[in-house]
Order: sequence, then C-alpha cells, then structure tokens
Amino acid sequence: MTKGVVTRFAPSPTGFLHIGGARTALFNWLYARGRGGRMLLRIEDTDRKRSTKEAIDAILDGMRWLGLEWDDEPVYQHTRVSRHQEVVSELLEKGLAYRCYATPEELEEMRNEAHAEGRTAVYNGLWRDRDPADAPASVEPAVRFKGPKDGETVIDDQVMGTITVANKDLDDLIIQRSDGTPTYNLAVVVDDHDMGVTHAIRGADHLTNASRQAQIYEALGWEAPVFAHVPLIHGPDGAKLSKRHGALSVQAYRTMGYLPEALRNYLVRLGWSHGDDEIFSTDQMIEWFDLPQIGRSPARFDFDKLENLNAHYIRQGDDQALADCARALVGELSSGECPPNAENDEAWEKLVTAMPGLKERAKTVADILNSGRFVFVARPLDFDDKAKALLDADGRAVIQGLVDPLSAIDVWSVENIENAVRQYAERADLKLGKIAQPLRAALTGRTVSPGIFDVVFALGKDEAIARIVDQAG
RNA sequence: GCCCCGUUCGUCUAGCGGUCUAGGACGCCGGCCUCUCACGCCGGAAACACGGGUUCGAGUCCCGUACGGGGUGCCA
Repeated sequence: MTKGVVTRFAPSPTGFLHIGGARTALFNWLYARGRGGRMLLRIEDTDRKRSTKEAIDAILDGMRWLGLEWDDEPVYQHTRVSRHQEVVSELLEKGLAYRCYATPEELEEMRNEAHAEGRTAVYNGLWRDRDPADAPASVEPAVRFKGPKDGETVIDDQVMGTITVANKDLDDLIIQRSDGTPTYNLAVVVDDHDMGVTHAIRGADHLTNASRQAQIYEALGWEAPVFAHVPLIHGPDGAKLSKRHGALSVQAYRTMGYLPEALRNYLVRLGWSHGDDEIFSTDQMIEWFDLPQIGRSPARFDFDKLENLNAHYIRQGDDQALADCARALVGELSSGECPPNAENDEAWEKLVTAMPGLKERAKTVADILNSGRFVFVARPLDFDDKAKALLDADGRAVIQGLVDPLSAIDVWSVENIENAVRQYAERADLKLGKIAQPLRAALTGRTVSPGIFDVVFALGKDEAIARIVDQAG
C-alpha cells in the first residue's frame, strides 16, 4: 500500500530556504514522486512575529528553482488556529490537557531544580492535578498536554531506528500559549492528521518532538505518520553550518553559477546512497530513493564535490540553454564578474558558438562568463601581463604571418582555420605552440582559453583578423 | 547536568559475521594526451575512534570509554 503516500515539507518562514531545508524538501519530494504520492507544502507560521512574507517568497522561489513542485496550494498554518483550538478544547474536555498558571519565575525555579537533580523533565506538574479553583485571577493560563507519567514512548523511525524514551523524561508540554495561540507540537499533529500526511520526513532536530507528538496522536486516537528524521548538514569543520560555509540560500547557489540538477544530485548523495552510484538523473533518484538508505550521522558540506558535479552537468548541458542561464545571471553578478557589453546580442550568439569549448572548462556558469569574456570585449583589447609578454617582437612577427592565410579562407570553419594555421606553421617551421600562444594572447588578452581554432572561429573572420592586425607587427 | 542519536580514507560513502590483504566518488600527488587551461585516460598515497566481550571467525553483534551532534523554550 504505497499508493496513498503523502509527504510534506513544512518550513517556518523565518528565513530563506537554506541548503538543509532544500535537502529535506528534496527527500520529501523524491519519496512522494517515487511512490505515486503527493508532496504538500505547509508554511509553519504560527509564530506570527517571526514570520515574514519575504521569507515565504524566498522559500517558494527556491523550491521552484530546484524543480521541487509541490501539490495543492500551500497551507498556511496560522489560518488554521481555530481548528487547533478546537482540538485543544477537546483535549481539555477529555481531561487529556489542563490549564497551567505557573509564572515565569516558578518555571525558572523548576528549571534550576531539574538541572540540579539531574532530571530531563523540567515542568514538575504543578497544575497537573491541582484544583482549577486555586487559579490566580491575574494569570492567563497556558494549556499543557497531560502526558503519561509511566512507561515509555516508542517510535519506529525509518532513519534513526527504534527510539525509546521514558515517559518520565517527557514533561507536560504547552500546546496552547496563554494568548490562546497553538504551539508547534500541537499544530503539527493536527495539521499532519488533517492533511492526510503519511510520512513526516524532516530534520533530526525534530526527533525529540516526534516522541511528544506520538503521545498526542495516541491521546487523540489518531494514527501517527511514519517518521523519518534526517541528520543535519554540517560545515566543513564539522560544526554547525554557518553562512561562511554553505548555509546560504539556494538562490545564492544560483548566483554562484550552480545548476539545479547539480545541487539536487549533490544533495541527494549527501547522507543517502545507492551502492557506488554518484551521478543520478532525476528519474533514477525518484526510482531509487528510499528512507532506510539514509545514514544516521551528520554529513559535512563539501563545496569541491558540489563543484565537480556542477562541472559534470555543465559539460552535459545544452549550449543555448547554458548561454541563457549565463545571461540570466548578468543582473545578479558584481560589475567585476559581469562581462562588458552584456546587452550585445551578437556577443551572446558568439558565446553559444564558443560554448563547446567553454563548458568543457567551467565549474560554474559564472566561469563560462569569465572564460567567455573574449567574445564580449571590444577592441582595442586589454592584456594581462603574461599575454603582454607573449606579444613581444617575436610573437608579433609570428601572428603577422597569419593575416594573409586567414584572410584567404572562404568558408569560415574550424577545420579550415586549423588547416590554414597548421600549414603556416609548417611553412614557417614553427611548432604549433609557438603560434597558438601569441595568437591566443592577441585574440583574448589572456594566456588561457578554449582551443585556439575554436576561439578564432567563434570570434568571426572580421573580428579575429582585426584583433590580430591590432597586435601584429 | 540530563535525555536521544551517531563514529569506515581529509570529505561523501559501500559494507548488513567469513567473498575485506576494506570498494567507489570528490580532493590531493605522479604520468599520459596536448596549441594554453581544462576534459579524458593510467597509476599512487589515504580509513574500520579506543578498550573489553560474544563467536571457530567482527568493520559487521553486545557493553564501556572518548569524541561529535541533536534536544532540554508560552521557537519551529
């Protein structure tokens, strides 16, 4: 019975979609898609103060860019508070919850006491069985769930295995704040149930919550979803992921020039494996992805591997699509990274022509723009120091000899250009490198570029010869 | 402090008691190819955290220690 699988991605809109959230979303998406199920999206915004429209937009935008389409309309949790309150009332009526009038000071004291006594549970049950008649009129009560005091709560987690927690270590958690709004643990249970969620795949930071939620499901007589808690992603130093090393928005990866398929491939392989396989098409991921193959220990984020995968997908990429992708990046890059004359359509066409050689060398889309810069620059070119050195008297003389043979070419093709240059080399008794390097310098202003014949070709006959003449002597 | 989880090359991981003198990938080193740089190809260095058990036999099972992570909120 896998037909009815329903997963959900449930971010709280307090910030952008970062790499960890993206992986959680990906896992939910893959699991649902692989089983003919649905993935729902729920925005956990019960904490209105910390939730922003910008964050919501960033999350939705990030998911779309990654190609993780959700089913149905997103559910905004704050719109469901009356339903949450209804469930709280039900719990209250059945004696499965109670009002707690404890003050912040009393709570603080309990905390210190628990710590001193080496207990996990903090709340000492002050109002658990107390007569409501004792309630101080001045205090608005919060509502606490009345959990079992004895025995243990066991959840069968698809990733973490069987997790057993003694009930005495789980104190009565607040399910409704004194202002009447529901808290996370109550809202998740109600919403997952109402939305028909069958599998809750989320970060391991929710593992403790799962035990508490299991108790609430039990109290309500509802069936809990299958839980799968995915270990968090760490930075290269093993510590929590920080902005410095990868806790960036997925949009930041886009502007750095990463392809969504590369990020997906990297992310799916981080903590999950399918034998020795490294490269996965989306269809393969969907077919092979499963929960038990997810590892239980946190994985470190490794830019090198992401970059390698990105280079792989760039090499496989369609030339025009890559150029479009590069062009879309222009507005987002700093002026130093941006090619000059970026509004020149002709230059973009040349970029497509040069793409086979460019994409072979690029690790990111930004690299394509950088190494393809020569199609954008206008004469007279700027030269870096090494290029200048190549264009000494010798170099200038050598490329001077290229003007006539290239001018004589009727059909401007890579093959004809190569023949012309090689014949010239033979006549002049020069090794190809002796010609290619000064030529490269004259055409690109640099000493590194795609294959020289491809560069000559991509520039076009007039431009190529003009650049040579500029430097010949 | 207490509760839960984890620990195989630098990193991501394969391994589910004998096939492990531990495999793959990234990175690194060397070589080949070569018009530069890449790509590609070939080769190399590199790991079972530690200590006890269980077993004919342990990377694989159990216990402990160390280390790491998560939780311990009227945040999610």
